[in-house]
Amino acid sequence: MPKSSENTNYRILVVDDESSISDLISTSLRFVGFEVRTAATGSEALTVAEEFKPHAVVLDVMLPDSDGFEVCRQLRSEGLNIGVLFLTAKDGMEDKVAGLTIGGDDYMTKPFSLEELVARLRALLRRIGVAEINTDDEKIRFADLELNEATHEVRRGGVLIEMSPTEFQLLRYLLINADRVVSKSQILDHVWQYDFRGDAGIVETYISYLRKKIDIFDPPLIHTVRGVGYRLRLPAAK
Amino acid sequence: MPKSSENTNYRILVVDDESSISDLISTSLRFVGFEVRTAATGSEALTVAEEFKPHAVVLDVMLPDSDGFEVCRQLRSEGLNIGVLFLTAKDGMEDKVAGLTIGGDDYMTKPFSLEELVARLRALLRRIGVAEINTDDEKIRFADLELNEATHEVRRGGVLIEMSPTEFQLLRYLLINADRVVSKSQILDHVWQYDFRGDAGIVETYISYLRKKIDIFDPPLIHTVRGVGYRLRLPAAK
DNA sequence: CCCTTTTCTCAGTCTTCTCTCAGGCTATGA
DNA sequence: TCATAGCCTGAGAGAAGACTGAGAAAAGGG
Repeated sequence: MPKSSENTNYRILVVDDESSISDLISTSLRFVGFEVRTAATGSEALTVAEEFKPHAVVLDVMLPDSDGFEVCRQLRSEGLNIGVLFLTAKDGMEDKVAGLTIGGDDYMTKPFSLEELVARLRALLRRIGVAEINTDDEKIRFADLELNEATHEVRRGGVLIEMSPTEFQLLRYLLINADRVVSKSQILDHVWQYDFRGDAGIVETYISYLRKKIDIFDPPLIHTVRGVGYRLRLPAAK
Repeated sequence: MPKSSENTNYRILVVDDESSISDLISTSLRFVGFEVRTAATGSEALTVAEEFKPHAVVLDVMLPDSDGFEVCRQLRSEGLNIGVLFLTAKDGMEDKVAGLTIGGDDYMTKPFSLEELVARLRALLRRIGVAEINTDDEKIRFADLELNEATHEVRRGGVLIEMSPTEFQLLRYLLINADRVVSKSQILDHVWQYDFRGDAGIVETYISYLRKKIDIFDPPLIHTVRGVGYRLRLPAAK
């Protein structure tokens, strides 16, 4: 089920001292096909990195022994072409991070959605030129539906469709899993922030929003699989 | 996003004893496609240069073992046609530097914005005739908007528009990334000085300034992508 | 040193988005 | 055919994000 072929052979190092977070992330990354190692401290990160030679690092800014920037600098000083995705709590710190993430790097504030983490990581790998992931100019297509990551545009049959941020992410998740059934809880886990504690009913609401935007055209692409979840598919594939 | 093809094959030597700075610069330069080496001292710089044969050097004026001018003189005495971009702290020194930069050389005071560093380096390479970068006469165009790097002029539909330095850089960054969404933090990283610790809200303010200057004309070109960032685009692309 | 320009912060206002809830609808299996 | 669980969708409150004007602080130029 994971689209392993795409990301296989890309090694990601996840550095976070909260095991709940690093477990969450590494499970998610493995699921989409990355090879993952974890580290809980800065020094451990450096040790692991030396041997593991990751293509990218997901790095918490706050570590017990040193801060993420120091770790980042040391990783870079080894001359490795490593991309870094910083994680930071939502406090004043984010500004500092913003100033320090340059080049192909990126950062996200906790809590984040796993879907976005993966999307950003892919974008990062693409940027630093390590990966030829998605050589097709950052567009995801299904039938006459097209989602462009770079411009954030969604079109159906060439017609531009406006989307809110959550709608966009939900649609991207459906597109990535085109033709496969995804459950509401899967969607919730991937599209919503990981600390979302609300009802899964919100997924229904957003599916409804999406349908009103992209399935007013024929044929409808979003199909309900009762008792299981949703599936993007062409009527022909019935 | 990296416009790598443009700068590939140009070798840049970065000389600074603060590793945080040289990391910042080298990451940034690699990102836009230069080949980069670093050195922390004057003597190391000479050693590396001999073997690396850089087209240009980014050179801190204050080095632990000697000053930048001395290094510069020795580099030149090798008979190499090397461009030098001096870096200097913001003190009285800048006047001295100004007097000593001759020929195609240039200088910048710390802290600077990475966007400007890259722009100046490109201009320098162009001047010393090493590079045929941007053969297109140093103008960036989008729709009826035109930004001239050489003269620092901006025109929309032929009408000259006055810009403050920050406005100019912001517009250039948007133009370079025309049609793609750039986030506020990306903008902050590239357009503002690397030690800026303020709020990302300043980007909104400057976007507002820009709109009042260039988007009073029709059609508006600067578009907000809520929750993500900004994007330069034509309504035709709708 | 003064005056002008530019940069940056802040707060008020507005817009859009998120999320909850409740009532109605539909498929399914007894 | 009916009961029921699952799903759909409209309405609305509140939150979040974005825009802009005003003004303080800093930088630059004469």
